[in-house]
Amino acid sequence: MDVTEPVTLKTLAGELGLNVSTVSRVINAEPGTEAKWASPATIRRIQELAHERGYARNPHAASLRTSRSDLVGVIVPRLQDYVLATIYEGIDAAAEASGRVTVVANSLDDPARQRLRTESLLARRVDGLIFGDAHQDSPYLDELAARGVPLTLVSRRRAGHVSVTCDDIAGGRLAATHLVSTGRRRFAVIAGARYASTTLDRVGGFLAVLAEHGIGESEVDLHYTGFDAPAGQRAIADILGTDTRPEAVFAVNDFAAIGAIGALQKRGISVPDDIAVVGYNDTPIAQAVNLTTVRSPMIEMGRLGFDKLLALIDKEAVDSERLTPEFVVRSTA
Amino acid sequence: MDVTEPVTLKTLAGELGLNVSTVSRVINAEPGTEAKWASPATIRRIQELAHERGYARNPHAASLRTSRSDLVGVIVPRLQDYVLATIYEGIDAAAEASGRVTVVANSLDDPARQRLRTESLLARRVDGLIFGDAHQDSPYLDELAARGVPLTLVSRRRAGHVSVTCDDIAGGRLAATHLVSTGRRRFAVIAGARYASTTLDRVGGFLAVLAEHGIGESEVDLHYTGFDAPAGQRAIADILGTDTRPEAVFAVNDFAAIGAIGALQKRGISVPDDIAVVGYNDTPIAQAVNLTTVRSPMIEMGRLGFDKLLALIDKEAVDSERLTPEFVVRSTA
DNA sequence: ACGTATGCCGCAAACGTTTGTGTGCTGATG
DNA sequence: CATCAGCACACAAACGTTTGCGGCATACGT
Repeated sequence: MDVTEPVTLKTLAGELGLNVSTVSRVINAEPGTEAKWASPATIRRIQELAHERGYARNPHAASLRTSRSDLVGVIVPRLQDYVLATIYEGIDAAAEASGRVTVVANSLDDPARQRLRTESLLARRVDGLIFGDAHQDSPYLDELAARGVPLTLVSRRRAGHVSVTCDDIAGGRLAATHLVSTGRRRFAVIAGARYASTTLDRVGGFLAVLAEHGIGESEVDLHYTGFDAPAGQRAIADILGTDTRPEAVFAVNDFAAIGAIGALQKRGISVPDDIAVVGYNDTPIAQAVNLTTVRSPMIEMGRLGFDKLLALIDKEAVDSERLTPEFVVRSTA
Repeated sequence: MDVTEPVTLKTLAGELGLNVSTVSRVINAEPGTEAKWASPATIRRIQELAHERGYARNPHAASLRTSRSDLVGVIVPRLQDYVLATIYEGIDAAAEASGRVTVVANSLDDPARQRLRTESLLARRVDGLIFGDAHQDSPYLDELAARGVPLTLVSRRRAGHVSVTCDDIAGGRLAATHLVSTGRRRFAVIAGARYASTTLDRVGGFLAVLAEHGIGESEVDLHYTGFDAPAGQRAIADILGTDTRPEAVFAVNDFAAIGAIGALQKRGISVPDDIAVVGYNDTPIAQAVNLTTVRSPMIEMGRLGFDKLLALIDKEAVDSERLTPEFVVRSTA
């Protein structure tokens, strides 16, 4: 089975008594402009035969000729992370809409792996790259930009690059404002990794509001761990190990928050009566477990990140963007 | 910037005074067999210059010539689903190890979208496909196989196709055996979609054990919903709407289980004292919230699914495989 | 009637590989 | 000494597109 010869432009042209160039032009013309290339009758014949034979352009041949692949690479820390998976979904939706295809790879937030997978994608001749794993302390992105590789950042930002992020400073402020206004004065923060702008900005915004209420950074119990549930559990173990117990915990990630809640409940500590917990991102799990959290527009970040990359590839001028977060009060704070 | 001419075989050959064919053969020879193609001195010269100039094969040109892309397509219901994201991670790891690249797309379990995205990947000339979203009632996969497209299934199985799954019947049995042995007699099941073999097998195994203990299917409160947390919440609303309250709930998915637990707790029902809950897959969240669950080897499923696809592409004979699940007792049952 | 514009289409080169076939050479063999 | 078997490489075609450059009609303007 499947002995059918692949149908190429030559097949169609031969069958129609035309030259491949004519067929190519008609098929590739943007809708409405076919008339520039052939007579109405010919156009119909070409389109009908192409459809009947199920012609599909060979993208490798086209890419070879044009040196554009219509492929964009996406590097994320990890697709297992719901947040990044969702952002990727936004990217992919935008890509699909523009007729392009995305290729995604996990960097595990490891600079060596980030470099490895990126180079592998570049070897595949992607037209541009979207990074969801930008580190504050890594020069690799700068190096890429200097090489002339079009790239944008999502989720995390970094000076000197086009990025689409949540306004995480504002998000951190929302969390702090709520907790302060409900009377808490002693705080712990479950922060992610220091190399992520999300961590820095969310914590920064949070602390700024506390400072405005006379609570200094030294009074706040800061724990830099990770972005997943186990990290939240570990952080709680640490936090409860100190002598002063906080009245509220701000986790910069819903999963860490849920891990924290699990750890608190296991110890018989009531949420929010004993300790309030606020998460970040508003994932479905947050909704399911009634977690108070900060909603970030993940899909939108992906979409915009892709659109801006396209603009960059087309040599247009592009600015970064910070999307507005929203506070959603549920029952944990 | 980036005005550097791309370095091709011709560049290298010209610089070395050789023919492109020689350079190509040496560079593409599997390690150790270069000696077949050139003198030791020439081999060294080629390899050194290639490395120095940073030569990278143009995959489009190569694919055009060989009509193999070294690309494999992956179709999943949704990458946002941790389970599928993890399986994909296994696939991608295996692909990376074999020097291939994966392209993934979400079908949202919608047959029309599955078809659409698959055809789009085929148009990109993938060498084969891995499906994580096989439906029991859709003939599309059969049609593809008949067209001669190499494909394997992961997570879900379907008669007539090579698949790598968890032994879900055994998994369902594990859950039931535990619940029965701890004295429960009245059950509800939060099942996923009927078109998924995972649902069918897990529920089937569960019910089989109950039957062996004299509990008929008609006595069990079965709810076919979805695989996520909101589905678990909805199911609980339904389940508690009936007059007899179950002593245990088996959810065929951890996220549904967590949604269920959230819904139960909101109603002041204690888990596991009033109602026990068992999930499926053993995701990190399950561990974080102390959910009793059935562990399924997700990464391994992905790896094997890819390896088997490779074998299929190479026209080797391949058999399906069912991986053994493991019961992990925590504090919800 | 003559030049010019326009509509419709063909020619051919090029993109960078891979790979079947060929060729001159060296050294060993009968 | 003629032959022959490698060895180390070169030649050239082909994969399927895209695209600059024409060419030949027919229609149009003056």
